[in-house]
Amino acid sequence: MNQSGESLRDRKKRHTRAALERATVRLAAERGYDHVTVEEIAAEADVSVRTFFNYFASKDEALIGADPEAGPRMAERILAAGDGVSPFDAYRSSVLAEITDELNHGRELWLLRKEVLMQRPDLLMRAFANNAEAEQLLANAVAQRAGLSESDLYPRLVVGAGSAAFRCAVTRWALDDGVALGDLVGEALDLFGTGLAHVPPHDDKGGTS
Amino acid sequence: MNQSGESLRDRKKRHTRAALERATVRLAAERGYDHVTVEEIAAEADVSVRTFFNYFASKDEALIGADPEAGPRMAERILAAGDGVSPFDAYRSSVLAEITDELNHGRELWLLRKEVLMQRPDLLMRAFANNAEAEQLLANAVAQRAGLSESDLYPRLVVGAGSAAFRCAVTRWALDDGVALGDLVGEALDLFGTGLAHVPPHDDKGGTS
DNA sequence: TGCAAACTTGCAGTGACTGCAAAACAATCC
DNA sequence: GGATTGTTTTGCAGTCACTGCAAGTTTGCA
Repeated sequence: MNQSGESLRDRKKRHTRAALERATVRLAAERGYDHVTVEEIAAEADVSVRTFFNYFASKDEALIGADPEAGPRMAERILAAGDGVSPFDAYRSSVLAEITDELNHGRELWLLRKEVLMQRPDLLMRAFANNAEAEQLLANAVAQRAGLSESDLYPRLVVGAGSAAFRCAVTRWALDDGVALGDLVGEALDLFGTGLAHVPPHDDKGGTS
Repeated sequence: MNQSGESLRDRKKRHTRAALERATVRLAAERGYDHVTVEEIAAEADVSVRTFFNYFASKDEALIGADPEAGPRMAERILAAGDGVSPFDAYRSSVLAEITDELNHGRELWLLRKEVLMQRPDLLMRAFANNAEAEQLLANAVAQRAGLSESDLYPRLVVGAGSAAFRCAVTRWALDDGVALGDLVGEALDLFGTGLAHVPPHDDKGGTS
């Protein structure tokens, strides 16, 4: 065992996971998502095909690099928000926090992902499809804060809005540079917050990257 | 050719398509989605496996029975709405029209689908993932009505909200009987229209089927 | 009746993904 | 250091969704 809490084993695991994620994104960006086989990805990461599937349930998942702890972490944050904060704002903050965190670590990886998603926007949607349980978790957290039953429509809609906001923001972000992804997601969530009934005033500010 | 606009060929095509759809839903409801192979579905519909894939691009698609004309039809409706109608309302109406139409035809099929989706909520999401082009079409229609550029965030969000509304409504609908799916979708879209910032007043009316 | 276009089918192939059991490896105990 | 135990990696064999291609079959039309 180690002085820090991380054993050799854990370090190796984090390393292979990251290597697989990077390999997937790099190769997909280079020659197109479906011209890359899992076999090639595994080879690039110096690992067997079978091991690939020990880390990721699917090629899609590896491309997005789905973090299994993201759901619980966000739910945590939602429940931990101050008493004065509305359920929607609590959710909003947890989404934005997660995203800026994510971008702070894998920025250059996201630039490559952008290339891939420009060609195949459906991949983003597909990636979200494997998140049913995580969404359920978040919806329950929102429900709890809102004092609603878990069967209620509202909490589901809030997290549905969140994932739609994220997806739309990414596709918009992939379109041209000069806007920060975080800002776009924030803007999208604000629109969901205040309602889509009215067309928003057209603002096309030059954003920060 | 025929007296009506529909040729023998067209009738046969509609028939096989419907048969495949029905077979998929029936078998999936009966023994679970992934305990049914395409081979079995094709056999049930008295058609070769290869023909199955001439009609549907994937097993998922067959389960939902994705209608390739639904997208264009909805876009049409959006653009055809009266001048006083806001873009959001135009979209909202086109969604509701499409849904009630759909339910009026395949009601009992939807009851079976409900069984399947209760076990595997992710399938609904996955079905929507293959709709990128249709969503683009709708987004463009909304953009046009709103006088916005196609690259704008707002139109995407509107259709994103629509699909989220539908998905949430279906999962909620699958939970208990007594509420009409159309009503749930309408309610969800209203919430998106007026904004999610505030928790809605708790109404749990007993609905009509 | 005969031709052309559309639809169906079989076949062979690719590639994602799974379960299983053995080998390699890391942590722990003495 | 060496034996023991739990975890991770790997190979292998198999299933199944899905694709392109090149016949065969059916329908529409003159």
